[in-house]
Amino acid sequence: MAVFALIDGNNFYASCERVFNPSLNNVPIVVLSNNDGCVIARSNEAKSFGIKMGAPYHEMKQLIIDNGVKAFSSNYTLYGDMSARMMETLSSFSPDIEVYSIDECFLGLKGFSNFELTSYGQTIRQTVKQHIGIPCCIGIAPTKTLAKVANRYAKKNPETQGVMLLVDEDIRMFVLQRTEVEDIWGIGRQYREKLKAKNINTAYQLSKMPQDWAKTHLGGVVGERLVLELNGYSCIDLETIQEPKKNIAATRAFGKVVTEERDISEALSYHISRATEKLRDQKSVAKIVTFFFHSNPFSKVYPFFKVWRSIELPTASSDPCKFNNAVQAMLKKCFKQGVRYHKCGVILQEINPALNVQSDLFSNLDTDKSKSLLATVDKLNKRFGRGVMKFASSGMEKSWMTQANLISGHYTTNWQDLLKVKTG
DNA sequence: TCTGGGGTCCTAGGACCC
DNA sequence: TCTGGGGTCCTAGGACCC
Repeated sequence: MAVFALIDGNNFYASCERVFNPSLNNVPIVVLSNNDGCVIARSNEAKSFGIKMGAPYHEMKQLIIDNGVKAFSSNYTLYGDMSARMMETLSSFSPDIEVYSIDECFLGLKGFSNFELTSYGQTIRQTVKQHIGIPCCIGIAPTKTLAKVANRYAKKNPETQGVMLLVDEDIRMFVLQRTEVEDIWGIGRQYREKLKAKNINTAYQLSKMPQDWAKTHLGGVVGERLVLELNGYSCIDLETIQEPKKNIAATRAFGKVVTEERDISEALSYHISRATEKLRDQKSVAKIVTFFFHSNPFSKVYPFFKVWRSIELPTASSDPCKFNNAVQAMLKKCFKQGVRYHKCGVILQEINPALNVQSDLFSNLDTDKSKSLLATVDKLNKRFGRGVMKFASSGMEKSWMTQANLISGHYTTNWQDLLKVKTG
């Protein structure tokens, strides 16, 4: 029988902030999305004040002030680095690890007895807390979907001490009966409504539905697998190898309203260099670049306006200049004056390994010269920080740049931000 | 005034082929 | 009235995830 453990950092971003600022312990905190737009992480105290996940910051502001909640801009440099450290510690507990997201991973656990599994879970938890400083919860079960359920149960019920084992049949049924259908991995808003309408409210009720029914009502094979997994039949394997991305996007809302073509042009150039950097990191090339820019979709005063264009290069590339030349030429043709722009971005598609690029008649392949130039740029930016080397076309002033007014230090990646210990 | 960013997979339906 | 059968490929859109 397969055994999966799902390990998940509690309120991960909020916990990262606390690791380097202990005065935040027991203080309610929230972390905001890019541009300080929405609340995307909350400490338990903040949750208890009714601050909703994903809610606009400006709507929550009063609640935040009234309850003395500390708010932070998101600090992905810090969270990404803390995540890498956590995953490294976790990988010492099993050779089979799937990093599922910035704060979650699945471990394959074979060959332990049930009793050992629970205490092994406790060991994992304590080690992560000791090495990284992040509290986490662990769900252990014969399928990934059940491991998710178990993890959630552990988080909600302190008596579990953060570890829930969901192998025994009676325990499985007991927990499924106490799990709302919308809390299952794979059930989102649409399916929740559909299920509630049919009076299916708990995970247990869903697990009793016939496979065919799940197939017609919950997105085909996806729904079929979901029901099987709830019943303990493992259908979703551990993915221990990180596949290269098939799409790479770089998009951002502007820090303030933008009306000038020049600002859009700079921002697109900036996003192209970010996106192609990710592309080169995974040693890929892309053939298609899509770019867009649009006004504020939430505006009640102005109509929504959006431009969306795709361009296919003659040969796949990872050279930002090639993408940028194509995009800038097209931008000139489709920019519209008199619109209050809110956001823009680029998406790279038709991504393949850099090794098997087909040359064409006119040989538009990336030259060795441009490749070594870009390799040097990447190296410098990695060593000295993003933006040390950049393209002049992405601008110097960057009045359109995203806001991050409440950001904490880059404690683990910047010497200036290293914590100081006071002695004596 | 102020509402994120980055992904995946699956299906249905149309175009097209023999 | 009644208009084959079987296949592939592509795309748009829907659903989900963190």
